[in-house]
Amino acid sequence: MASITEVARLAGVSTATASRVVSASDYPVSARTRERVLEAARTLDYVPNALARGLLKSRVPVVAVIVHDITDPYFAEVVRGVEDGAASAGYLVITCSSDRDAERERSYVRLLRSIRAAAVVFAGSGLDDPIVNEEMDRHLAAMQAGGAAVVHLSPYARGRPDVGVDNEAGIAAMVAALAGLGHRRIAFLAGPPSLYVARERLAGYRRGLAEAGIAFDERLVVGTGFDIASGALGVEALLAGGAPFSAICCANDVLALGALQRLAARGFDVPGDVSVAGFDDIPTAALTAPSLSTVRLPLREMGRRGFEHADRLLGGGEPARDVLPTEVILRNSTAAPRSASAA
Amino acid sequence: MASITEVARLAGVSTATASRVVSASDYPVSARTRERVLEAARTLDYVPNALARGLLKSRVPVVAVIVHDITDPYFAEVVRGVEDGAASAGYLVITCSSDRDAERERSYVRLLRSIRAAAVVFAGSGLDDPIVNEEMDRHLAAMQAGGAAVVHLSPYARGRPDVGVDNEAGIAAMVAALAGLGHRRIAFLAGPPSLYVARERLAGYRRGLAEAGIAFDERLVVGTGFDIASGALGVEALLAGGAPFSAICCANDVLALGALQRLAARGFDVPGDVSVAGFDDIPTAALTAPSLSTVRLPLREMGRRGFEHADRLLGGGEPARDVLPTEVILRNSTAAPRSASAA
DNA sequence: GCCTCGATAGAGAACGTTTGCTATATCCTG
DNA sequence: CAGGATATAGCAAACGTTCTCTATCGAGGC
Repeated sequence: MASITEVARLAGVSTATASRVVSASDYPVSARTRERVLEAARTLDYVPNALARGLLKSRVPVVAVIVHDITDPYFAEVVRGVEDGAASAGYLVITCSSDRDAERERSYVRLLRSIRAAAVVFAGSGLDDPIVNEEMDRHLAAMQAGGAAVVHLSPYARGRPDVGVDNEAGIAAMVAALAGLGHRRIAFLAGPPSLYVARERLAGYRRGLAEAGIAFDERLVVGTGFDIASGALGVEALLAGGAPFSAICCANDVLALGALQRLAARGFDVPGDVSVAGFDDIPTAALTAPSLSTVRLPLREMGRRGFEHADRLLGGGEPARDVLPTEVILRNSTAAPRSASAA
Repeated sequence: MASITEVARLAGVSTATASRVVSASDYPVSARTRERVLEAARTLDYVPNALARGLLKSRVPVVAVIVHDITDPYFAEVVRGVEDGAASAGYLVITCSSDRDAERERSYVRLLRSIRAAAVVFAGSGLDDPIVNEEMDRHLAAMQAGGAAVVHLSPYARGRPDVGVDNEAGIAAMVAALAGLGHRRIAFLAGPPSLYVARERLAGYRRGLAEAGIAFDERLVVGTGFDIASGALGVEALLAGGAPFSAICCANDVLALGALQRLAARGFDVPGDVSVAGFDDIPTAALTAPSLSTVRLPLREMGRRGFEHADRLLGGGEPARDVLPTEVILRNSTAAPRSASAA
């Protein structure tokens, strides 16, 4: 693997000059010399060593995205957005699936710190683990002190996201839409209470209810995970609870998918017997039968902006805050209630 | 950010000694000295600089996965598998979505070469672009010469995958299953002819037909993309073609999803009027209505093995070849044909 | 008590860049 | 044509490690 020293020797110039040519520095180099260096680089198939460069700048052109699980379409979209932004700026993207395990997240951040990643983007909601969070904070502070950028796309322990959506307003809008269809008994599959984002969405549910003049009934809220199985379990819990409902609003699409499945298995017609609504608008939402009504989040755009945000920070720019719009998408899993209640 | 020099100074030892302690070298260091160094490292919140280390070893603990699109569930699963393997070995994973663009793929590889990634895993099928491939080969050869590992999980221009599945046998098995249900007019949505993997699957279709004693009818094969829209378009093409068929076998699940959607929109009952089968068994396949019959590929396991393969190569091991098993999964999108033909 | 050996520690080079400083032509200005 | 400015080029240090030698120290064999 040819180094810049060899390029310089072949071109008959000093390494300093060769470096100035290949690194697109703005230091003046005569056209003739420049051409000789470029020619030598081509001949030797020279590829600059980003590690050596990074050692000097204590930063390597790599941005990391920390997600809960890359297999979850929500995160895949966000990562893709980051990647699109990163690619055009010459950055590489590292993906870290934490499985919502604070310890695993911490160990990733340590690794990222050791390779001097230029930026780390937290795509998933913050985790509620005080013990681990303390070490995380130390790592993050050290990274930032070293010039790295840290960006959040979701609410977390220390504050609001740099780029995000208004989860509360989004869910409230869906509840309003459901109420607009005539629903009064709207259940809510709330997701894991330990996730900040889930808490925001629960708050949105309460707000939506309040704005529609519907009383909050705690029997209609069930805390769950954020996966398919939890959606199915949530439906069972609701059914077992005995409180009547004509619609189920879910804190995310994956939950809604599970609910749809279980409802069908239990012989309920959606939306005839009960309406179901999701949140996020992952690609699969349009593909189910019935297709899922949901709230669209500009997932990919969030990722792209997340990178831009990091890039701006890296360039010495000001930290800003971006709140992206959400949109209620009514498909075929929601309709006016047949009667006042289902179960 | 504390360096090993500062750790050494605080501990009152040389950098050499400090290095030997923190890098878990097997060079003997007295227990007392070791403890002092560890203590100093803890105090200073020392995190080794992987760039400096990498500069010396000309390799950084990072493995890259090149996929067509991380948003495609197939690739998300594979990446997750690689990540699982990598995490336990202390490696970070870089994701590169090439969008099936050879030029983009090449530019990613160049970037990977510049950061001295330890390994690159090609998850997607090779691309058919002789001009770009030549530069790719040069990069890959240089990386391998520098000690990096290159692993393929899909067939490509230069040969068979290191870890993969028997695509041909898999599709043939599905065709056999369809034939077993009584289908004789089986159409095939073939995917992009420029993809090696699509060619293998087409070969599987022909083999399955032959083994079932069914004549090949070229009017029943339509070349497409590998996305949802292509599935819908494929159905239209089949319908327009006029040749009767009672089942559609698809070269992958995403195609089948598109087909399912379009068939429903056109008023066909699946599997009543026509059976549909996919390939890959992405998570969504179990969630559609009707749920999709498909051929299961051990996607995550392929990723994990891909990493293991790379790791073995990095450790000086022998290159091996792994062929993982596939399994026909019959769900609700397939049934015995009502009559001899649908369209 | 001297010599050798094993255990442990340190010095310093090397990895491939970038960059501040210095040096040398070249060119104007008067 | 002298003197200073300007445009280029080179030298060498520095980034944070690891690793090969070399050095030191104590112990044990004779």
